[in-house]
Amino acid sequence: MPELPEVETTRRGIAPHLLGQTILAVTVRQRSLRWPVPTELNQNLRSRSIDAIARRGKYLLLYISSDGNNHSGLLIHLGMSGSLRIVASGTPAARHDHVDFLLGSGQTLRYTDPRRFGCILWCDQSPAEHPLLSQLGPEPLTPSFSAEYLHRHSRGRSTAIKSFIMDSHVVVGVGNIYANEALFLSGIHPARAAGRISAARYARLHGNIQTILDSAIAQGGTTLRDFVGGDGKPGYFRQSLLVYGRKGQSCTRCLAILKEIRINQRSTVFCPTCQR
DNA sequence: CCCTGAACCTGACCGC
DNA sequence: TGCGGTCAGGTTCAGG
Repeated sequence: MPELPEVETTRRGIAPHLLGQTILAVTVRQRSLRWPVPTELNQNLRSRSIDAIARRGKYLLLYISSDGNNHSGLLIHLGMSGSLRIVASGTPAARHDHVDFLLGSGQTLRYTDPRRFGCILWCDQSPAEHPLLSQLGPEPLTPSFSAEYLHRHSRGRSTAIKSFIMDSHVVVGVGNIYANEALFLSGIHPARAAGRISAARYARLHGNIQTILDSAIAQGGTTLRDFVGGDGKPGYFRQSLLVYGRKGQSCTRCLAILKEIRINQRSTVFCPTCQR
């Protein structure tokens, strides 16, 4: 389900129910996710409390209190189809409800993931120190991500601009939906070589990536199929999508028929007139 | 270093 | 109704 706006929507939805809560028990029904859910999860988490929940790219970082001054925690990714939500403890588990965190409040944090591309990893140290995060590019909504940065890092790169902005080493959090949208807003053909785009066009692209992610977060993310935030509400950004999922329909700007191509096995929809 | 394609897995949908 | 093929919001890894 999730790109950055959906993950952030999830974080904001569940955070108020988690902060300061004690974890009474962890139930793992299915441990074969992207990587195995650690067997010592229940032992490590029992009677500990949740200090904070942060996000890095599409990863969620759960900070767990510890006796000393060293942090520990969880690193969670929702993969393609994962979700985290708060349910009343005792709510019967459905088919793909793989992990439950029973909280002192009488609520349960429930991890659901039909395709099991996500992960739940235990971190002895701060989850921010996990190797999976060490190679990630800047957060798109912070000043470390700039038009100049994009332009500089793209020099000499022959890969398609869409692949380039979806590369987490370049910038985190831009998935297939918002990559399509940002390129449309910027008038850039998604297959154009990243190294052959001017600084001026990168300035527009940078701005549009930030705008699209900001407004998607403001609307609670994009709900496709059954995404809901941690508070159970669907996202409303879907109605704002201008190209994603609109193959064969007309461009909102010039009325040409939107085309679909494949870039790195991902569906890519664009306007052949507006995007060059 | 850079780029491409395969792999992980289930479910929904479409055409026959 | 059933069956096979295709596609789906992500990321890592192997190989050229």
